[in-house]
Amino acid sequence: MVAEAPSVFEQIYRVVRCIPPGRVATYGQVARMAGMPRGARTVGWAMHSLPEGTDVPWHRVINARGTVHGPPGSHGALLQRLLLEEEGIAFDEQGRIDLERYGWCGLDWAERPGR
DNA sequence: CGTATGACGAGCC
DNA sequence: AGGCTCGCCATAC
Repeated sequence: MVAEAPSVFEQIYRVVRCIPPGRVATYGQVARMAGMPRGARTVGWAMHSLPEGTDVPWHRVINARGTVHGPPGSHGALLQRLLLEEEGIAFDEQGRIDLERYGWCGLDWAERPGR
């Protein structure tokens, strides 16, 4: 085919879409799977560029601290927390997620030849 | 082509 | 313990 758009955005979206429900991944983790071990910022930029009706579970993408972007009370932050709680993700008193528990287990997604 | 930005990460003070 | 700066990568202007 010809519609081959090697945009990192699409690559990132693809990875995010692979995040199973009830699981969360960090920007660095997604970036790493997308082929950019240091492109965490790029992932954030990709999420920022996401449209509203996107099929990308952006809410499952959080920072390495297990927190969401922006100050608590923001529309996006609140929505993200709501969506995650609905998937079974538990938030800490400080609004943090236990990456050790909910962190995405997608270990070999970056090296999986059949995926 | 060069500069500035951005929903990050890790290190340093 | 908390806050700030630098580094990295890609996009937008």
